[in-house]
Amino acid sequence: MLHPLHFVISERLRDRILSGTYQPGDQIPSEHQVMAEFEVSRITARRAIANLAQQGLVTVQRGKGAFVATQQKVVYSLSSPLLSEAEMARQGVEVTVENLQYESVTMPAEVQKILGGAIAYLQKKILLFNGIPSCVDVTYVQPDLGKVYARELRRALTFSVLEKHGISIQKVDAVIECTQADYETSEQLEVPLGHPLIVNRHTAYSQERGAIVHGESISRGDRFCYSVRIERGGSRE
Amino acid sequence: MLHPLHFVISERLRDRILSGTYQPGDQIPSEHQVMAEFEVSRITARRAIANLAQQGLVTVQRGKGAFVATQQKVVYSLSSPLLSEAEMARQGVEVTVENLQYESVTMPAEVQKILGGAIAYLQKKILLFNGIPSCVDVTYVQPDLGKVYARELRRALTFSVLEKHGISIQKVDAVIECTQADYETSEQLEVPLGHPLIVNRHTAYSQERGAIVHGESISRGDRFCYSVRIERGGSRE
DNA sequence: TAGTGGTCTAGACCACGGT
DNA sequence: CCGTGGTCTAGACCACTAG
Repeated sequence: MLHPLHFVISERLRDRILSGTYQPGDQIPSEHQVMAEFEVSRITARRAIANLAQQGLVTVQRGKGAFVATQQKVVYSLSSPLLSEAEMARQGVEVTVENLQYESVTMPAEVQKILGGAIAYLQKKILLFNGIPSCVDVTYVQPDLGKVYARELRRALTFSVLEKHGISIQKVDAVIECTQADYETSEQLEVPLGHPLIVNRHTAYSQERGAIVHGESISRGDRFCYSVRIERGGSRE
Repeated sequence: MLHPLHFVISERLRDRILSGTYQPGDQIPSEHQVMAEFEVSRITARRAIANLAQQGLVTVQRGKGAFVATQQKVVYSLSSPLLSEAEMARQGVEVTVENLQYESVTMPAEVQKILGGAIAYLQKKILLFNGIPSCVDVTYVQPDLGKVYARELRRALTFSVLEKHGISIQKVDAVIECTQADYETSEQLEVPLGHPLIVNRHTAYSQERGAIVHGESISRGDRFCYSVRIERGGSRE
């Protein structure tokens, strides 16, 4: 047997999706129908459909069925305008912030090296885009800033608040990576365990103060992406 | 039942991994052992272990067992030095290129809009890092460049070749996103179906010629990440 | 040969969604 | 109510890895 049965079946279904036999939003055959059409047991039929879900081609809904995915990714621009309400509004996305945690803590050792000192404000929030939980943001903020702007930071995007008060971000170091949802994140973003996530681990610096913010933003990988424009001055580093 | 059995078990095993009971590289209990310890059927034990694999916590090897993952990600710098052999060497990574396809083709409509014209050289290659297939690169190159440097482009990184010949990249637009492996990619990168991938869809511009290269680099999401440094001139766009 | 994971079957019960 | 997907069982055969 060259390929397992469940795989052969999922490829057949995949072809129908890509060729448009099943349009985005359409329901694909139920487990029962797959069992009948390909003459396999339910476990094999389930497995075939699970393969499609794992490739992000369909989303399954208990009690209803499996439906062809239909998605347009929202773009985070990493260049000039850092993630802001205005930038998201331009893409037709309304941002609301749900605060999970906001308190003064002693930072883990890695973060102490970056921000300096031992104490910082730790904020955890969930960003809802058009009401949909889309991003988990965990950020450490320098203690003086975290204290002064506490009320606003709880309710809005970190960089928007800082820039509004004249604290301009001069440089940002960012690492973009992808991971898979663990239990906590899968609950927060309402995705299955292991769902692909796109993570932006960032440190922001201001001219006068040095590193002022360090944190990570975790978003659904199937709905978001980052764009960057790199201009080269002709010089080589 | 608050949580399914397979989930409860995978969380128990997960705790042991995170707490260090099972060290990176260690073998975790076999399906048979999980069946005995938690008194469940094999399918449930398998499912529990599959949950861990899906979170990237373990890798399973047929005939051997499941082992705690141990990974350090390689960093692609998106800033000044574009992906180059020299930059990778600095991280202790030796790059070799396996050419899959190199030929003159008519571009799909979206790509025609970017590069202009109708014809380009299409190159597909697999990049091996220290001998491990790590990145699938699909790139369209302006026809005159693709023709002149054909031999070299087959065997080295695109940007290295161009810069070596004095064609300097002046600007790059990039979008970083994550996807899940389909069958073709899973074969090429030797990962399971649905494995998380990190994709860099990029367009490079030279001063004189405008857009000269457009393509995407698809890498294993568990082994690679992108870093960017954003400097702001103080101006607002 | 013994142990491991990979695939598959038949059959059961539960929970959710719409009629 | 029926159809959907979610979980679970017991048992079978195959393929790979090791000693």
